[in-house]
Amino acid sequence: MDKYSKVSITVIRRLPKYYRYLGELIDKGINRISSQELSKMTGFTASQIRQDLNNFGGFGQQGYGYNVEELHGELGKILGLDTIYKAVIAGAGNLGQAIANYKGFEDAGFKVLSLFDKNPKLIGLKIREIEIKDVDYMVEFIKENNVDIGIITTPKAYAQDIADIFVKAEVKGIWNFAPTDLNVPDNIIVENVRLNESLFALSYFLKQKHIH
Amino acid sequence: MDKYSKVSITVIRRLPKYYRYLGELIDKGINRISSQELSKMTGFTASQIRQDLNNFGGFGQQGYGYNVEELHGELGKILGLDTIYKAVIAGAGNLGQAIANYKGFEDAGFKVLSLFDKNPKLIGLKIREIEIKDVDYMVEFIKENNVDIGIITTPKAYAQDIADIFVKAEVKGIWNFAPTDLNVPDNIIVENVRLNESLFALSYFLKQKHIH
DNA sequence: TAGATTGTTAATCGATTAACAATC
DNA sequence: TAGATTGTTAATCGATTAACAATC
Repeated sequence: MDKYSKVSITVIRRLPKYYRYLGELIDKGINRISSQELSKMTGFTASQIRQDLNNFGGFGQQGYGYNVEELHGELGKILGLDTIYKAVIAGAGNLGQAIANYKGFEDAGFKVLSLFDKNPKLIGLKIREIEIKDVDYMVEFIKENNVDIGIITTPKAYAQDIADIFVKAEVKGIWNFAPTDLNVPDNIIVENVRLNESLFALSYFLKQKHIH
Repeated sequence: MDKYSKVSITVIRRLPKYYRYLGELIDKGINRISSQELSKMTGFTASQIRQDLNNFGGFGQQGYGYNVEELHGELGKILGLDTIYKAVIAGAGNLGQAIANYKGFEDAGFKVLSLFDKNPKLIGLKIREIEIKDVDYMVEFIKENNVDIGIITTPKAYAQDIADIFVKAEVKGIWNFAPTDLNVPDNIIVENVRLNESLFALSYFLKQKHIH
């Protein structure tokens, strides 16, 4: 049974921000925080913060606030950061390599086992101990190693083909950097990173500023 | 006067998706589309699509629908894709290089003039004709070349320092890949790309699926 | 003209904010 | 105990959907 199935996606997407600020508070040695103080830090209203957190349980205490370390830990569990997921990256170009090197990745409990590409010049190279392999062996590798996540950093034109391979190999989720909508069965979770949409939004606001 | 100041940000963030699908329709040689057909493609309701587009003008025609090419062009103008913005990248590591190489960048009207880093091993190297320069010369370069956008692909620890330099050099906007909130004056537009938040969301949904 | 589909208003739904009793 | 702050309900606000007259 999915415990939090009624919690809206907009709430979920705010949790990482709480988590991040709580981590910073821990680093500063602060062990108590009120919704009002969190409001000042995050820019969300205190009321919204209390509403958000109460979706998952009463972590606070009247008259006191929240225990920083405890709340940080609880949010980590809710976000699944205590679980280790195995990942492979399809597309060993600049972006794929950047992600393989990305430190925040491990903090989220993800472990990149391998990169795959079809370019013979890349196959065999190592990125931070991780070997780039021929994409022809990807299904086999995923099945043998029980890989949970497939990451797509190929050009747009190959993204759906790669997704099909991931589906065949039975990954649980896909992290997609290609600017296209993937067709996959409902039971596979797809999280898209839309760099172009972010860029277009920036472009829009710049233009508005200019007109202004 | 900013023409569309009342248009909500949620609407703006849907425009790139319309734009993308319209581009694909052009490639297929289709020159007419109804809100209902766009609904099937994008997953937004036909009603919402009509509402969204009508924020910017009556681009459609009763009984006919929308002219694909015209609508694509109008959205491009609204998104500012007809304007060329000059950009520099601070942080010439994997991610910075990936972005310098990123094709979709030019499609959005952005032109990367230079990468900057403080690592002597990187300074002087060329990424696709673009030279990596010493970050000490960044302010000067930005002012001399009227750079519009600063892109931050440094580690988190340096992000605010870089942002301060960008502010000093008077860029109009910042595209920030570092997982931190930047402090900049209100008149500077900041667009954040939150890779870790996207990853945390994926982690959350995977965990939900597992419990389920 | 008849059919199709927009533009736009009204109804619904969901998310945010305000308020306050409960309680530490 | 008095003060502070949560958890939670109610009120408000905004966004989405439904409906339909206008019109191509």
